[in-house]
Amino acid sequence: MEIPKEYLPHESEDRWTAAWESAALFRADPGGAKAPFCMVIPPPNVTGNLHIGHVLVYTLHDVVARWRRMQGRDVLWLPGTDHAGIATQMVVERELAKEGKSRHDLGREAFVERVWEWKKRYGGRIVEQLRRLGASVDWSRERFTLDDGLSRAVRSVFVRLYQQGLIYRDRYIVNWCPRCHTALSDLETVHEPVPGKLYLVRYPSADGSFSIAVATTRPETMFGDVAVAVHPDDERYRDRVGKQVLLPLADRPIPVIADAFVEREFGTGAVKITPAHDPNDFEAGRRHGLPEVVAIDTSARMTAEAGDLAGLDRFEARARTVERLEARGLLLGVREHEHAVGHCQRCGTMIEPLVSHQWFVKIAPLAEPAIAAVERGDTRFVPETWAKTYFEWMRNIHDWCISRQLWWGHRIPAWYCDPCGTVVVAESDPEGCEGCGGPLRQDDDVLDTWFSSALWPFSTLGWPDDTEDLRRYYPTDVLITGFDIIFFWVARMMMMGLKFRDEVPFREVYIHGLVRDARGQKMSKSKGNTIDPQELQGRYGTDAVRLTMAILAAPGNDIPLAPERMEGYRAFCNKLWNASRFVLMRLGDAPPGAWSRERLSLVDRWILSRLDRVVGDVARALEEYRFDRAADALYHFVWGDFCDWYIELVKPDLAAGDADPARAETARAVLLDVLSTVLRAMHPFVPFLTEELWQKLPGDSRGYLAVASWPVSRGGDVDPEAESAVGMLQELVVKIRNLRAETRIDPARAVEVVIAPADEAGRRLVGEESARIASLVRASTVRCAALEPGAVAARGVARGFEIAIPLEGVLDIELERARLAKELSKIESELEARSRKLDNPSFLERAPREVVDKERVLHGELLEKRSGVRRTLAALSGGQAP
RNA sequence: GGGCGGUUAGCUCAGCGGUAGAGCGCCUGCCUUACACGCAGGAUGUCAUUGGUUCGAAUCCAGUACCGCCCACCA
Repeated sequence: MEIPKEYLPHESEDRWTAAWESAALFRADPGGAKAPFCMVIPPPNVTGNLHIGHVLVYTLHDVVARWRRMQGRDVLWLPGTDHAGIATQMVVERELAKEGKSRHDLGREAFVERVWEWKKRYGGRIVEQLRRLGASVDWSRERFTLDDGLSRAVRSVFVRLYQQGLIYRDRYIVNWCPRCHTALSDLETVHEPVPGKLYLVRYPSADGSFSIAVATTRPETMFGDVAVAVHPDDERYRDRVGKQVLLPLADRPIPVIADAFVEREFGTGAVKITPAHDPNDFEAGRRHGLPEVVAIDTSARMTAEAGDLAGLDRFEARARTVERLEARGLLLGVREHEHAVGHCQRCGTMIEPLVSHQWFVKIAPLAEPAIAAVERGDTRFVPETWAKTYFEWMRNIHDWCISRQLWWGHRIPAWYCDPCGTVVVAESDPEGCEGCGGPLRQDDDVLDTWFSSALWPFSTLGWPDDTEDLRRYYPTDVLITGFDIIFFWVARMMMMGLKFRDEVPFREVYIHGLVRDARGQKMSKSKGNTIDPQELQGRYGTDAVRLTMAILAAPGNDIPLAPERMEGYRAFCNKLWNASRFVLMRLGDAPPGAWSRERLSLVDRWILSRLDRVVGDVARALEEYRFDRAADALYHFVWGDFCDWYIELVKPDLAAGDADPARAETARAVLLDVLSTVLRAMHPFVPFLTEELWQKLPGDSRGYLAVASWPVSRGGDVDPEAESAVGMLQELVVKIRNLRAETRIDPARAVEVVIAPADEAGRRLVGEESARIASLVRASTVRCAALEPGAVAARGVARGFEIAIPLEGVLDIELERARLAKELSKIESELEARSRKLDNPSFLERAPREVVDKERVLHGELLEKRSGVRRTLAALSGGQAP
């Protein structure tokens, strides 16, 4: 079989993606006998491109999915996309803008039609990218949040919550984006510090007897002022309460009121009350029965209340207002003042708090059971610390504004009869008004995108119908997502799942970190440090990208993505490829049968033992979502144990095939066994590479690796004796190599190595493994013998062995002496620390037995090593002295 | 203002009660017929700081100093 020296990912990726799909390997099988395992994908935005964060989260999902599938579970990983209301509407509006049109030019119906067209054209892009990542999702169950089924779920939930009084419509102050022209939830507004100014403005009393200085950051809103508030206990203003002041510029009389929400220490201790443009003031206004005077409109322009400033943009109006106040001597001072201001999450425009009619979810009654479920452990956060974040938010939750003044989304199922005022909220479109029979008008608004996302774990499985999928796969097993959407999504799914299914939507929530750039900076388009996954996949191969993601995903930590790191994992993929190539070349056309235990050599027993442990470690790590540990364990097993040691150790066996065919045959069988186990264990991380190699293994009707069984620890393979013996052998080999390097022996020169073992076990080890040792250290012979004190030789001491490489005439004795003296002092300082410990009676008395024992063993070994080095030094001197 | 997290080798990070680790980088040698995306050898750390608990602390506790992040209606 001809196998290229390099792994070339691309062709193999396309081939296996297609093969797996056409074999329908990832289709869930609800009718089968296997235990179910279900995850729903965090649905990407249809308009989106797969970014590096997606690659991380979907890689982790796929590792879990492939691993569970290979473990014999009936895995459903359900894919789908989100209509992403504002984001998608914005994309299409931008496209329209290029044609010089707005959505209003098209009208609602035509616009929505246009978005659907857009979705048809580009919505597949992200799906294709997901496919290219190797995501083993069940495409037959793909969902979209605006599908008929999901829309039905949305309506059903809305109606039920409405009927229970948990959804209500109210006139309330909300976060308004003057650019998107829609209300936003609190979560969709991001607070950012803005350098601003604090203006002190004098409000004179109506009768001219006094005046009150008021502090404000937004003087332009004063046209909406309806009062000035002070703290009820504030001595300075006590006798002003109840009197009238004249609103400057407008010359409108407004009352001075007392309210405890005023902070006496801030500014002047007096606040202007603008209920229509400030959430605090809105509440205060309601408490005091004050009117709402609208000074700013939905486009953030001044209304007629602002007199001749009407029509001006709010910032322009601010400048003018300040000018005028100053001109009239009413501006008492201006101070620099940085404060946090809400911005639209989507477009970055400064939020304008406005009063309008909106729909809300009364959230506290839903939050309560969702808090309790996590407290009970029905849903577990991994890492656990994220539960705190969840609780913190859930316990301070505010009602959720769910209506959006957009066109793309689930239209609110509420109808109004204008003549008689009846409101109909229903799952199916009503014919006419039940009261007067008149025509009904449907609410213009659509629902917050996250409303439908909140239902995702059950709406995708068929709810509100009682489907087989729903019964079988809900609750899902695990949700994997980023901390940035714990509130947006995780918390809301918890609430809705419990409300409508009486059961948490997922048993575990694994929260991953944020992918950052090599220097730990957050990736953002504006910083220009984003990395395109497609490009990475092209450069390093999808498997290398996936492996990097998994191995860097240490829980609770962000992921700094350095390209050099990825180069390393690409190299690993190539390493595995070449190790396989080696094995396959040695196997030839006649594949070995199964090995038998009695024929195993020491090193065979060792590698099988190591493998068994690693397989167990990996499974345990995956159970705990320690993707980093799992991948790291495999990485080091493959590169270290298997490639650096085992393959090198059995080369003599394979080469001596004619002399000892049975030995060679066993070695081949073990090589194949280890390789096939490694391929199976690594498949969840590097699916393409391993499938490609799996298919090259000898033997017929092997089937797909993607559905092969994940290795289970055989237990019986663990062999402490072999591990300890090979451990010594490794130390011996490393010491000999080190001697060669330190004494500058020509690397090509085959030397003679003489070893004096400390005991019989060591003697046997060297005797039996001399051929292997020789091959690893480039020796012509390796033999056990007492070391002659006088001989000129490079000398060293390993645990349990003294070593000499005879070198007549080539060795620099002084250099050797210095080297050994240095080694001796190192040993002595270590010995000192260790002796101190063993001399300490409290340690002997209080430390656990096994710790003390271990300490004694190590101490003994050190003593032995020291005397070995001393002997060696003496021998060297003996050699020098004539 | 509240909450959460970080500070370990030049860089990015693991480790979280019993001899300081990885990858990359660095230094020395090697094209040893699986692999130069490689092989072998090597150097490198008062584990932020101060105190405490412990036979023993990078690891647990408390304080301090810097860095992040999230939430929040001091205008």
